[in-house]
Amino acid sequence: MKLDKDFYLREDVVLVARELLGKVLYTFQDGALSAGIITETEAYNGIEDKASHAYGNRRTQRTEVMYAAGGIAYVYFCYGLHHLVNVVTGREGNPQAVLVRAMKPVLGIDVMLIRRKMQRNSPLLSNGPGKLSQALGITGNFNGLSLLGQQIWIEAPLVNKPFEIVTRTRIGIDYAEEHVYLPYRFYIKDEKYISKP
DNA sequence: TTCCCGATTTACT
DNA sequence: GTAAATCGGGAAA
Repeated sequence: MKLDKDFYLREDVVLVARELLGKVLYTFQDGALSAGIITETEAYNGIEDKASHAYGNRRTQRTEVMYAAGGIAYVYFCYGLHHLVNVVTGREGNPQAVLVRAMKPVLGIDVMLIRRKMQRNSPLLSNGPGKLSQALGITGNFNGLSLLGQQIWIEAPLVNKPFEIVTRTRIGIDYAEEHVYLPYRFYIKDEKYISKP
């Protein structure tokens, strides 16, 4: 069952970031289905978060997607090399988003290996935001797509394994001044597919 | 139009 | 541990 619109429309992006852990992110791309369990997320708290692209209510062509109502993907090109995928949350006008930083592959591992040019499955397949997007075939074309559609979506797992959540500061946001220290990064304890434990 | 630099990854030393 | 790869967004001019 896909997560419904109400899951994403909530205003508490930190709560949504925590609840996305353990959920399953799917894509249908290149005629292939692939999916992984979300193991690591980061919350970006809209206009008041100095680490957020929408800090200070910045509205540009790129950030406009974040201002839409929750339940769509925000995919952006970083360092001229990588695509990073976010889950937009909150009501229209509130530009909150959750960065999906890592996943444990569960479906379509063969096609993920081809996309990543790897021989065998290992955490290197998807233990980082750029790697995860590459593994799932996510490109800029996914920007703005509904998470209730046929190309990218999120489901609750069939069987729920209990897990502990580790809370840390976010990564790669040294420009965010005092907001560098906000406890907005979450990952599943003892999970191998984590970007930087 | 110019300039700086980034929510990263990978290959080296 | 350090550095290169690589290009578009955003602010300033």
